[in-house]
Amino acid sequence: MAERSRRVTSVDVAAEVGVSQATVARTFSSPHLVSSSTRQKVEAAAERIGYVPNAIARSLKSQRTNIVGAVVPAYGEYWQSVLTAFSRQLAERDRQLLLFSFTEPEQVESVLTSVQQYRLDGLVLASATIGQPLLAQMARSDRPLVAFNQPAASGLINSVSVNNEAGMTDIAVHLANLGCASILYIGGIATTSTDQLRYQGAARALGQRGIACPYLEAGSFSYDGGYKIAGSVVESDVLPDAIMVASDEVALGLLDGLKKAGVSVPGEVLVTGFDGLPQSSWAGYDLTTLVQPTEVLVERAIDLLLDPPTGGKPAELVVEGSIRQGLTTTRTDDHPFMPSA
Amino acid sequence: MAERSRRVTSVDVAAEVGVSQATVARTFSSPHLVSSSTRQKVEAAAERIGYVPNAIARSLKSQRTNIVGAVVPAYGEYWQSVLTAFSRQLAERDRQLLLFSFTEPEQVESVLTSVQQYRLDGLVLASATIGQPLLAQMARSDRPLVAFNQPAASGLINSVSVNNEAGMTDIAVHLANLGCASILYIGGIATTSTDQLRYQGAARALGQRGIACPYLEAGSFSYDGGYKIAGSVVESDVLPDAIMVASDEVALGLLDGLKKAGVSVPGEVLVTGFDGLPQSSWAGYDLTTLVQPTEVLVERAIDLLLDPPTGGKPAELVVEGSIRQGLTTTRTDDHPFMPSA
DNA sequence: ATGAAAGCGCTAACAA
DNA sequence: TTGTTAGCGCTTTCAT
Repeated sequence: MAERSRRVTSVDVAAEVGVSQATVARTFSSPHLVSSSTRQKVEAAAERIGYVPNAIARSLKSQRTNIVGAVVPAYGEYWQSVLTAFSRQLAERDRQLLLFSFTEPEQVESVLTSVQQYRLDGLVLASATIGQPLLAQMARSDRPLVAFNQPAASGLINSVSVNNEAGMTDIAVHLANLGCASILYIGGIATTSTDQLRYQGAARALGQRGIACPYLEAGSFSYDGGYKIAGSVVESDVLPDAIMVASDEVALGLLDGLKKAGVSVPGEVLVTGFDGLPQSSWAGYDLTTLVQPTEVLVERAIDLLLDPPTGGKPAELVVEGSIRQGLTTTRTDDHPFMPSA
Repeated sequence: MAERSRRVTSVDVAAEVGVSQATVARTFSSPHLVSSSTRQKVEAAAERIGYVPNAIARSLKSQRTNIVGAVVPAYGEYWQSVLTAFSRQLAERDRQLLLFSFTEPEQVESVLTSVQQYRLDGLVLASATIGQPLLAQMARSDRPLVAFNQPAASGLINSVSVNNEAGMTDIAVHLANLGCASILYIGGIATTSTDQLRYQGAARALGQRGIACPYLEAGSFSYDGGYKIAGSVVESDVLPDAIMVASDEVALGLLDGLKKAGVSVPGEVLVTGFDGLPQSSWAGYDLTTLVQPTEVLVERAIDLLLDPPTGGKPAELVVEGSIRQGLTTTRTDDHPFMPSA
């Protein structure tokens, strides 16, 4: 039957049909340059002998791969959802996503080295933990780059991010309006710019209203981080009126941790998140959070990669998020808020 | 400053150092073939003028890309977690993951056409909705293939999957041992082989014990599917003792839907899932489920791709999962099970 | 240990 | 519309 024959190339098809190799190539890359009669013959022959154009060869010659790379942490609900969005939107634009994931921040440097070799059409850098030095180095690349939700990169390379500061401010104001007088802030990783901006947004807005906003670090942007830190929260003598958490995943962990400890939300304390993960709107949690417009952010990022603005300073796109109020901050008039003494 | 100079190739490095292009190439692909003195000079020059080997050119010549492709649905918690596992494990083996995601089953065919062009080192097919005809067609590819959790593919191409039937049997037995006398089964998409095998595992085991197991289709393997079908479940006059759900994501939706409807789990009805998603072990749900050994499955799949067994029938690896018991089926002696009349 | 030379399979002038 | 030709940047014999 199908003998394990040699690789089928456009030359084979050309021989089969009796045209030049170039004509075969044109049939697949610029069909409009080929008469419909030859095109049909070529397509038929290709089908018959099992020819499929070789994208590697095409890329070598044309200097375009139709592939966009993404350097993203291997863990975390948020990044998974971002990746999904990138992959889907790229597919709509006939591009593919090449994933470079890493688990430890130290791996980033070697990953970036590996990335460079592929001469991709563009590269998404998405990780709170890529430091400024590395970013500056990457900026020297001749490929389109975009930093995704990585505020530290702004000014160095094109970047797209949600308005972290304004988002947390919105939530802080929301809580203040509810009458919260004592608020605890739980961050993810204090050294990341994302964490810092979000905290600033909260602290500034609350400060203006004379509300203190102590910072507690979960140590990671993970469910476990939130779950474990619930212990520290409960230990303190009095619960705050509300807890603002730096990310949904941490907030979900915190919610479960509090529940385990017998603390009722929103009965005894309010909780808010940030990101707008699908899971946070699941009825079992119904978390009040700042929803990132991920589809829009991703679209902007892809725009920036696929036709980059020429010259000038790096673009810096900041997109506003919007609050989604869930049950975790629900206070009705029937159930007025009682600031703790 | 950095002028937008032409692309830097091994020829440029060769000129800089005063060696042949071949020597430069060897320095990066087979360092042991180059004397350490020249190697150092070459590396220094490369660094200086910003040379990075071109993986596209290398791939064209060597016929290896170091890239593995994956055709996976764009949605679904389960697939996201599988992708993450593939990406991470491939990175450990110095390979990258090229993602081909699709939203509609009809897109699969065109995606597969696109995939073929990249001459990847291997391809993972992961989707319950790739039909047998397409699988048979793909089987003619000269690239290593593996079907991941796609029972319909077994016999056609190398495949790796969890033991769906045995897994559901385990859960069914578990429920029967708890004393459940009436059980409802909620499937995802009835036409998929995954769904069918899981249901068979349940129905057969229960049948042997004289327990009926009606099948209800959620229509998708999604949270929403489960949430919505909770309505149909509650409508019926009497609740079953237990509900076996075909996947965790559907089960989580069902749990929230039931809670919304005022049904208590496990108080009024037991619920089980399948997959072992991280979310299902979150304290807020604590779902009893069959945990797929995803890391092992992925490892086997990668093994099959990276050095495929030669000749013979397609390999068919079936790996056993294990039950994780959560609160959703907790019945203690103090709280004996009371079959409904 | 290093160099010379021949491609890998395609695209893109340029000619005809 | 089609053919000819010259690479894209590397790997890999085969010499030296």
